[in-house]
Amino acid sequence: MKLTAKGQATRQRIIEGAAAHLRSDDAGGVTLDDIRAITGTSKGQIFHYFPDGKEELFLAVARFEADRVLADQRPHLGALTSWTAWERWRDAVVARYRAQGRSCPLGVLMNELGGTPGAHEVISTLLARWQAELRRGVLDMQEAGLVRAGVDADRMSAALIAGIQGGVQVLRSTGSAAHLEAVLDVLVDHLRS
Amino acid sequence: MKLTAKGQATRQRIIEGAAAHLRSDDAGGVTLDDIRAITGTSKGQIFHYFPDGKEELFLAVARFEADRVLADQRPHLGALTSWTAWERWRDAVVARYRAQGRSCPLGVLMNELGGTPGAHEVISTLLARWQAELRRGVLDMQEAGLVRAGVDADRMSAALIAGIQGGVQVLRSTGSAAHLEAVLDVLVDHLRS
DNA sequence: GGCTTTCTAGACCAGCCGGTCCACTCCTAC
DNA sequence: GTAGGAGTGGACCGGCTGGTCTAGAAAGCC
Repeated sequence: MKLTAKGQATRQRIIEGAAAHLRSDDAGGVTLDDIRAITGTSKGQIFHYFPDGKEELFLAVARFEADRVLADQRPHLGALTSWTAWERWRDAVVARYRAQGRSCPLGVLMNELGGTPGAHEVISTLLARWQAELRRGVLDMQEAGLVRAGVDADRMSAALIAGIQGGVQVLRSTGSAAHLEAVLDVLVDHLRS
Repeated sequence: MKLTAKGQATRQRIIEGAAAHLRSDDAGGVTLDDIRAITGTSKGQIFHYFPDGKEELFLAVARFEADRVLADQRPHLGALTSWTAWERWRDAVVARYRAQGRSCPLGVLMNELGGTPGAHEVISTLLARWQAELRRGVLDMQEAGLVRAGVDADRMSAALIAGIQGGVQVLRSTGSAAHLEAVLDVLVDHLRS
């Protein structure tokens, strides 16, 4: 399929409009017609730009949102080379998800996409990239002598990923970021000890 | 509504049948008709025992499943008074969720129930009870002098809850229990240090 | 300027699914 | 045994939703 500049713009508008809607509170059970209305497009356009329909569109939105997750942690995530950097990063993560509140675009997308392989792939890729950056951070701290060498960077970064995911999930259920803060604090403390 | 013994049995059969189906692999997008077929009942019965329909039924199933979550951690969860008890508990949690694999009954139910207040309440209650038992365990260890007094039992138990939730979520996405094991190991290590 | 391709629009369709309704059976109390 | 309520069965309905199709407007290309 060839896309003119105009076409590109429309396609992008659909993705970003859908993403924006998912970030709103009442995102449960999004329908193609919702997206159509929000983005000011027509059924024809949606299927023109996403021939495989819902799944293809939602997958595109998921990728878009996944990129945002990491982008929102910049620049801290990329340079975890001091304790202040770690603190800043921790605060950025907490702030991001606190702002997001109970809504969770990627969560909704995963529901909607069910267990399609593509969906798992998007999440897996995101988690892998995220963890790799955290791992790099742990290693950097070790090389700088700020973290004792006995710490297993792989295990530590995996624990951080799990902790964040769980903290966010609890935040979605209870509306409180206490768990997210607790797990990050404990894990960073552990790193520090 | 009056329920005879037979009625009770049928109602329970519906709940347990639905729960069993949710524990299977292809549980995404469960429909009342699925449950009707699996439990060998009729539309009439479902609405007879759950007048509010889907939401009421799924909420009942969610409560049933939530109880199972804690039950599956017995007896360890109730007596975390030694390091071996903690290890056993950790192993029980990992084993339970590893066996559960990618499917997650409560997760599916939460999807289906959307953000209804009842759904959040079930999850919140489960997490609160779970965390209270872990907190008790930490305190017991401190009273026995096995954990240093400086550890904040509230924060530690919150971190464990978040870690488990996240580990399970990653397990659902990637199929690997590595993150769950990592976060539990790191957190228990931290407790031990 | 005319031909082709892309872009936009919205009517329309078919299947699914939660929920209603009524008819029938079975149990129990008196 | 009979009346009334509980239990059971399944036809039926209405709305929603993903997806199709046709057809016209706009834009690129020579």
